[in-house]
Amino acid sequence: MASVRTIASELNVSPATVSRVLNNHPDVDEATRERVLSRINELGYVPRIGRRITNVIALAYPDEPVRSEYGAFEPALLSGIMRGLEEQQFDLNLLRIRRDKSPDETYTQFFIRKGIRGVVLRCFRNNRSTICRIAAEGFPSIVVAAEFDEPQVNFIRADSYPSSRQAVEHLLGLGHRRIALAMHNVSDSDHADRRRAYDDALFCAGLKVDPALVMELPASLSSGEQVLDTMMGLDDPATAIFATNPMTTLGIMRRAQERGIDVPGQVSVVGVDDSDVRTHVWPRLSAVTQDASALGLEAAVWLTQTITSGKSRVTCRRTIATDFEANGTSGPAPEQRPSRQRSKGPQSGG
Amino acid sequence: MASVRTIASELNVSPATVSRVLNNHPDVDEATRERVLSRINELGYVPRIGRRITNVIALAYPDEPVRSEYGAFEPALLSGIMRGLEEQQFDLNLLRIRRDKSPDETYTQFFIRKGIRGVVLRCFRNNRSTICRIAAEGFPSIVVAAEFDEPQVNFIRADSYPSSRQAVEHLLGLGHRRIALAMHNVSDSDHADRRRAYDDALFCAGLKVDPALVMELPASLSSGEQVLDTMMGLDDPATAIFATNPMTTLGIMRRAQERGIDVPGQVSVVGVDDSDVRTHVWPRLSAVTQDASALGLEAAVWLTQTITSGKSRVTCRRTIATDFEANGTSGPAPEQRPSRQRSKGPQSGG
DNA sequence: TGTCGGGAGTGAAACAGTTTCGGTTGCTGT
DNA sequence: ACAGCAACCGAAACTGTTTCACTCCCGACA
Repeated sequence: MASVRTIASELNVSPATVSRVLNNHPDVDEATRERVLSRINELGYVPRIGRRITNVIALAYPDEPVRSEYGAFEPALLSGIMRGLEEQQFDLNLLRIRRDKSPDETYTQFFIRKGIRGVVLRCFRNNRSTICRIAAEGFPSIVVAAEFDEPQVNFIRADSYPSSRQAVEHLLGLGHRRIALAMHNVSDSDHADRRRAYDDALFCAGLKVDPALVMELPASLSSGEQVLDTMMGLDDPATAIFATNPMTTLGIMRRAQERGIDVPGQVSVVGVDDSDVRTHVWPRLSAVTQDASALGLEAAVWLTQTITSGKSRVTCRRTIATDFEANGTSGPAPEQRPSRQRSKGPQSGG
Repeated sequence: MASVRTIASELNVSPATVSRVLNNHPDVDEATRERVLSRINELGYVPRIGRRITNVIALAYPDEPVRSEYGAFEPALLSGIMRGLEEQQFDLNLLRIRRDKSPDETYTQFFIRKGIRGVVLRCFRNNRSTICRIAAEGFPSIVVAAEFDEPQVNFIRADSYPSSRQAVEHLLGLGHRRIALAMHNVSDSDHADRRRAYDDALFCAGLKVDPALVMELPASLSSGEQVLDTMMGLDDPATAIFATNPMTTLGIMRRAQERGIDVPGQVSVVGVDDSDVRTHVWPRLSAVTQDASALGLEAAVWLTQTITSGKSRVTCRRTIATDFEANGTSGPAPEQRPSRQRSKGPQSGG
């Protein structure tokens, strides 16, 4: 309904000026720019090509998209989004906000300039404030795999608390009392959930959290190796490790096999899996499984339906469940301290 | 330069008719449609928004995009394409041809309708003819990770022949004489290269190819398991396996570890890796490594430069090198037939 | 046989956004 | 005081798409 010409005549400027504001051209007065932008946000302006409305949404990353450091999460997410776009006929664009957005333009400006009607946002270390600003501007958006207190922010996430707790209780049930926690060193809600699940499960079992058993590290293979070495090198070693991200889990497994440490004979390992990686290795990983593809699908469906229905004021705070899958890397706690280690690899010889 | 109006006046029709042809509206005469389409292809029409030229390219899949069945190839490719788009300021769109393209429209029509100026194509089982038709239409396109004889088709691929041959010769050098080949059952040039490398290396070593040692299967974990079981179950078992795709390789390793077959003590395994998966497991996989990210980068750079420079007639047939990396899964051939298999664990006991 | 109706095909016009060109305004240096 | 320049902005020109109305042709029916 709202076009550059209607907005222009409302504000007593020319369509050219409105277009200039939308495309962030430099020579427009700051006051005029402000007036146009606020009116655009109020009216929910959507760009058109000729008379046709563009049907494109974007998956937006702060910097580099599709990083592999989170395992198979990104491709699974992407695949889910594409499936979610089946119903409404939308296209998907990949966007790097920090690279493409000029610093002096609004997020709404940026997205409209790109011909985007809505955006799926990934939440990383330092872009929570970015996400809040996008939501505050009122541009149709949904965050995937993160939780926000701010009421404007739409998000969909997987609640890994129950499964994480189930995972720790699974280990407790197998007789483990020295259960280590290998955390990703980011403070997002996913990892907070897993931390809380760990704490609660231990508390309910009458155990206290041993700070020596909790490590916070980046999500990487080498972190996993470090975790295993540290935990097995303690005077009172861990008999089980719960790792809250896939790459760390793989690192732990790799290092254990490298050192000839039997999993789950000497130490049980429970990880988190975003797709099917847990089944790619042997032993198959016991893991909290998060369906990243389902997250993408639901996000895409919600976003496109919100856009087409026009009622953009209902906030989305969906949570889907995760599962815990007990496989080959978790077993009964060893009867005594593992003083005898196998022939290969460095000995701690306690 | 060419707009709907110039084309329209050339052909003595109205701009509306040209637009209708471009958007595949039904009610336009077949002869008129033909005339407009051929003129559009001749002039290299590019769609615009207002007066501005759109700068969007697409990564096009025949069906489902971003499948995970080829391991980490797709995400690595995607990441490379995004990096290749840094220089020229292009955006990336993800397209499913078979789903979105109406059967009675040209590929050029389809891409123009989507506002696309060029397309990176993935080549799978049954879409070689599609790719040829796109190239024949003259739409700017480049195929990634495949080889074509047709002179119109631009492609960029990794030539895995030298590294594959190096891999097989590596196994021969370790004393292996019963080397199995686990092929992906698609007839693309990549896998043809690997097959040829296998044949040639054996021939130069004075060995004949034993058909019992060659299997053709889909790329999957279960295929890998099947390969290992078959090859170890032969009267004269294989002492080494060369698997031409990542998932099969992982399946072989998983099954070997499951059965307690020592790798590389009893059987050596050499695989193919599109990213870093070979380092995610233990032992680290000896593998032919293909930099999918570099493929994407080069493809994106070539495509955008071709589009912007306008000289779309130079065909691209680039080949980048692959590497062979000897890691922990390849070792000396066992002295005698492995008649005694251990129950569990990776010990071969010297 | 004449006429009416409807569908196929098309163009003019209206509408969507962007850019170019030129003009106004105001400030600054001489 | 005036020339010059930069900031700002609107009319016009140009892009693509859709709507509406018109023509033409063919078949059905009185």
